[in-house]
Amino acid sequence: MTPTSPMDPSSDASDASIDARGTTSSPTTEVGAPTRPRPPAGRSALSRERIVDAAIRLIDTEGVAALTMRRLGAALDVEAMSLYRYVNGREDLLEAVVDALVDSIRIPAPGQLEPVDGWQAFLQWLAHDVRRLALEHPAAFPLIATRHPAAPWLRPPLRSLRVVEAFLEGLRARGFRDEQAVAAYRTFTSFLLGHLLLESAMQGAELSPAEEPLDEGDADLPNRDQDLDLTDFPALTRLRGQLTEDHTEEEFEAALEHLLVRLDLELAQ
Amino acid sequence: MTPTSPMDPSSDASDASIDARGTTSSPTTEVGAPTRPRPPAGRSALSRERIVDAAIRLIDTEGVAALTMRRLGAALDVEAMSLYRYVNGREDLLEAVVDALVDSIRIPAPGQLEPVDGWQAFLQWLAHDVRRLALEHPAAFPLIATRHPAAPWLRPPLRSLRVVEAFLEGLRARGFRDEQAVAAYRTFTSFLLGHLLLESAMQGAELSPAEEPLDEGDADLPNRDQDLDLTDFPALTRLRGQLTEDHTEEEFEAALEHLLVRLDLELAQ
DNA sequence: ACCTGAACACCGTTCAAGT
DNA sequence: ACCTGAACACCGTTCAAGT
Repeated sequence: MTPTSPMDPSSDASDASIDARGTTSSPTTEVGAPTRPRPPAGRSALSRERIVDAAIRLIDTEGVAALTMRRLGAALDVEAMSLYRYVNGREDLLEAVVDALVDSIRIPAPGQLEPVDGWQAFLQWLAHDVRRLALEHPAAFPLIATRHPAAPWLRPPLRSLRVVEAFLEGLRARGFRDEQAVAAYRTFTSFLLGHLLLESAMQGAELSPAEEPLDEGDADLPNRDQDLDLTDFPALTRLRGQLTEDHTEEEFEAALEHLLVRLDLELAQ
Repeated sequence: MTPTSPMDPSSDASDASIDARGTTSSPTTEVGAPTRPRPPAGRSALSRERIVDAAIRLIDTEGVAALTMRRLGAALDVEAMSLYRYVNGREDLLEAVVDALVDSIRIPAPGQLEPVDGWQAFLQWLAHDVRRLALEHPAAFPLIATRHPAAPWLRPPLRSLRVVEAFLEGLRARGFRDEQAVAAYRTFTSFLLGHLLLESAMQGAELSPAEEPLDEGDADLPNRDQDLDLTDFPALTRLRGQLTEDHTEEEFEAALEHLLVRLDLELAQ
């Protein structure tokens, strides 16, 4: 069971920008849009896609707290109020950011992956692609993880109709029955969520809070060096070195391997 | 391997209020505090503990977004600025909330649990107590899950020195070697995080966003009924019923059982 | 010692007005 | 059709001032 690397040989989109459209682009929209007036001056025209892209960039570089309508407008050389033409307020913008990120998950089409190893390779590929997403956007991943999805059965981090559909069909095409595919969806999402949220929390630690200059000895406020005072905690003092080591990647691989074994057992019965 | 129910027979604290002290109450603080002046009028005096309690209550009932310094002050019959005597700003308050909640996790002392079943019973007990915490405070659990901890090795949701120390010592007392206990800490936290975050996200779905009245047919904005338009998604349409069923509890039990089996295997080698 | 009024900078959002 | 100025309500936070 070799882990398949998530490298799409026929990837057409540029890797930096994100495939960001409206949440559900109904096919009836944009029926006849023949003459688009050109942007007037040097900078290009606004669009929902450009806004979402800039929002993702802002989150990646400065954290979710820095994503304010006014600062996002400034990043796009525009006043904040202009954004409301394309976005239904900040909540809707965050939703669009999550959708765009989740939509960047690529799922191997049937035939695109070597048929050897079957569903194991399929899940390995998908798991590593979601992990790539989490590590590329550690500051945004908590949004994917915690914003409540549109339907209760759209479980993070696989919270798009397209992805879940492809997941279920992918497993069916590789021998799962319907109920087995649904059960696998549940265990797979829980596994991804736990591991990737921990990993992205470790990665993007320095973003969320502003720098806090400590004031001089105000004694009735608790001191902030929680990670230093390990008296009364002998096990922690003894194991601090081991605990600090980063084994997230091996953890991920080992847990994924165990998940596949577990699914294999449940397939047989 | 029977799941032990987390019911502490000798629970002294009232179940509603939370054991909320400062982040790390250094023993040198509060050395001699002999004469505390009584609160002047009908309502009781402010304190960090009362503030944190009220904050948790506000989050539980109205969501994290509703926790503002001004509203919290109003809930305590006080102006917002008074809170800054006890709390180092909103970030510090949120940190205190997380600490108080995590500190409500009770860990069976050696001897308190029946020695039969050993470490499996210990982990079962602990897992169910953390699950209780997540289900009692679904709106606050994302904070526990995503706020980056004080030390990188304090992994959510077990992010307090006391809890991690007790975890490691509890396993050692039941036959784990140091490195095995550390490995178990890693897999156990990932497991808890994934399952409980999903479960609490399902539970507290209606809190985060304000009610959004939909405006009439503005055609160039995406429509919001994402959970309804399932054309082009045959698997989802077919399996929608199964997907909607809530099996979170069985999932949790099954995954926990598998985790114990997995740890058992790694113990032997 | 503890709380507050006033003030500041920043925020989301609306709407009439500009081009 | 698209962007903006002005305005409103709300926010976190500071600090001198009250009791």
